[in-house]
Amino acid sequence: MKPQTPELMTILHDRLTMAHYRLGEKLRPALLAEEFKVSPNTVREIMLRLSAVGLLEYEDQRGFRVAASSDQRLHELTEFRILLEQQGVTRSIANGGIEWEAQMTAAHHKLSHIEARIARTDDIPALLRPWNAAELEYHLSLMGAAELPILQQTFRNVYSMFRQQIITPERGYSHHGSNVAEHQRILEAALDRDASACRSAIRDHLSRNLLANAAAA
Amino acid sequence: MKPQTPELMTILHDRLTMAHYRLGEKLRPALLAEEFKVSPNTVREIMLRLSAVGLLEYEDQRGFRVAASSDQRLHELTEFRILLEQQGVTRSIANGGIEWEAQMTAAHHKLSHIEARIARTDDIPALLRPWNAAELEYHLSLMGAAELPILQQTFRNVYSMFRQQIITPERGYSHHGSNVAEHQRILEAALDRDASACRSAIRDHLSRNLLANAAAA
DNA sequence: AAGCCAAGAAATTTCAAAATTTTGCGGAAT
DNA sequence: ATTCCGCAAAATTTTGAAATTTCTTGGCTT
Repeated sequence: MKPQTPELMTILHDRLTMAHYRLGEKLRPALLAEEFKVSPNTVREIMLRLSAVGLLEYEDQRGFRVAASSDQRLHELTEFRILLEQQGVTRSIANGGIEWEAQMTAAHHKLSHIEARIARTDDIPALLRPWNAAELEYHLSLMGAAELPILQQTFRNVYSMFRQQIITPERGYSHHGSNVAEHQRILEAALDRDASACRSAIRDHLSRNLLANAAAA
Repeated sequence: MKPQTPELMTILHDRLTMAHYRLGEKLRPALLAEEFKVSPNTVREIMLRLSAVGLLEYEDQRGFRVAASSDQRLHELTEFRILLEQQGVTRSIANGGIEWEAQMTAAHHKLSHIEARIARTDDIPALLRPWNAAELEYHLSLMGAAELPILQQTFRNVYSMFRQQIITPERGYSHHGSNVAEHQRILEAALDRDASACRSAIRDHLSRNLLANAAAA
């Protein structure tokens, strides 16, 4: 029997960020253990790790719960995303070379492709996984030349929590036709090495998730 | 028998951030389990959580290791600390009121007290715990009015990793006489609501840990 | 009827051992 | 002398159940 934890970790992470469970729902290790034919402790171990990165809430002696839904939490996650992405792209513009531009362009190309497919389908959930991967890769590529791995790692975590909040049936899976144009605008500003324009484009892209649509930063 | 995990978690967290183990040292759950009279699994559970926040390195099927020491890692952690603190204090200056100023002043007062004691003693390790707590509280108070809890939580993690790198006998526990004046300068700039001066003071305070003492940001 | 307590049920935490994998070492072959 | 193989020892992962705590329910008191 091979180590099944990494695999199960991925499955749970995907479920938590792709609308498999309702926000605030209680999750019992014993039930998942039965579903996956492993011991409850193996699941518990994974869930403790997922709670350490913010996808699950954990309270001593009373188990696990999917992070609750609230406009306030989404607002905070969005603000922090904006902060990290703006700083990341600003540093990339300062440090990045041709290699950075190439990776960014490639990631944008892939993202455009999957976004076009999503616009044409009725079954968004089926495309959630590749979409999620492509958008994360694109946003990571923006800060790919910042030479600050810990910034990227932090962004991964924040991005996961953000997606968990916004990828829900109620919010229409956060699909907006304007996404394509906004991603395009961010890319162009980055390639132009216009840090200021890039920061504005990033804020505009995410601002629809803010509570009171605030001004620039 | 009462839940001993939270307590043990604190002990290990303290050890990892206060020079109890050498950086890069291998840690075996079974040994710690014997030391604390608990089961190996209980320790393993805790260590997996600590590795999720960056204090331990974990590799599948080959156990745990204290994060390795390197000037490069310290550089990155410092850069990220500067980024987070500058953004946090800038937002606090914009949002903060009298309550923020009071908390900041109180935290600085406590920090000054403990730093004065440290300057007088030969046995720095004995004061590590209160010093650690006071400095963390002070730096957190700077971003206390940013209204972005996730920024503070992220800072806690980064601060822990930073301390883990720098609080070592080899580095003299990072005790510098100039710390007092630097903390003072940051506080005054914050109270003056001078965001630009505050950002400079923060960078100057931390810049000795950067690889090539870079310019302002 | 509302509140409180106790007893049973359910869920969580801890444990110790079994199963698996990695590591270390000695001997054979090149 | 060096490399490669395989066996033994050590370490890690998984398990399933025992111990503990929290939650629920029914009955009793006010």
